[in-house]
Amino acid sequence: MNKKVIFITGPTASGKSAAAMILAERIGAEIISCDSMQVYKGMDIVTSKPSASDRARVPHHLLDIVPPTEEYNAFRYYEDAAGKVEDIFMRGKVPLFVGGTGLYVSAALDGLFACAPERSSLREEFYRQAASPEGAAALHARLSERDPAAGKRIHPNDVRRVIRALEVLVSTGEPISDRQKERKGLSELYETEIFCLSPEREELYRRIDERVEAMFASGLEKEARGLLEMPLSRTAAFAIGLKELKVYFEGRCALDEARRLMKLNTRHYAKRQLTWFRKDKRVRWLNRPAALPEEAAETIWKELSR
RNA sequence: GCCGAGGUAGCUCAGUGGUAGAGCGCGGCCCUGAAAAGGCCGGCGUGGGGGGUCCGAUUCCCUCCCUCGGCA
Repeated sequence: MNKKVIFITGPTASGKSAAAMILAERIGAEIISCDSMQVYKGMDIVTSKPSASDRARVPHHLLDIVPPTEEYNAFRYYEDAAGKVEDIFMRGKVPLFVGGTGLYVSAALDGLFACAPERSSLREEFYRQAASPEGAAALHARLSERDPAAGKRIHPNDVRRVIRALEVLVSTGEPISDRQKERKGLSELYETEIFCLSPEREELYRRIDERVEAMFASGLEKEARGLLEMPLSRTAAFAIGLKELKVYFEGRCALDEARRLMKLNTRHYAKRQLTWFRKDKRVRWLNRPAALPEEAAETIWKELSR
């Protein structure tokens, strides 16, 4: 049989992990997390990281690989993930990617262009310019002039992307639009199967609310206090749950307000995840209730053995 | 029961004699080294019910219902 790499993705709280556990045990897979926040050590409750017992039953990779004081990003993920796949095949197991970070899924699947690492000095300079509306507009104009394709594609208000494109342009001398064509990911090396869990919207939102409540019940505040005492990296500090509780800890909002915002921000996030996966025509949709992971695992199993 | 304030979008509320907006929510979309981030687009409405004035009423008048506050 051809070497197959399997992906189980979907919005947060859609039941990915539970379905993945069942499938992994059934087919002898090892799980590679595809989550931009679960890479951080100590961020366990906020990220709903797989439990110790799940991790004892099935090997999990790319969890707890950096301290939350360190920056992690899509390119690091791309490199880390590729290595894991090799190892797992070497052991005669099946690599099973599980997670909902869209960019990381696509980085693993289709790759990212190399050779244009982030240049912080350049970036800072651009951000300084972008601080004023005229400055931001000027940056976009500058991009459009030298890389019309990128200028057209990237909205002037999307400062972050305007700057990344300029950074690539200035540091490599080539437009990001050209560079972006050079991608090489797992889909070119192996057969890949992508499944996306998608419960009814109403159920999903209800589960998100429940998940937030469950986090508080299992000690979220304590974990968050501990984490926020550290000099968190920019990336880790953006975790939903940390940013809202930080405001509460600083006395700038009530606990209920923080809790409400966590639920709201998570819903928005889930919605964006769905949009991301919808545009990938390779994904196979599983519109199953999240509460029935066995059913989802069963369906995936059947699809795989066809 | 009387007096006062008010009933407009899912919520909070603007506004106008020419069939209505804002914020939030909600929905859709974009995304290539911050991605749980960042950005774009969309009003989704029997204007509490009924009647009247008017060419025309959400707006003015009458009446009823409901909510809130005060007095009994």
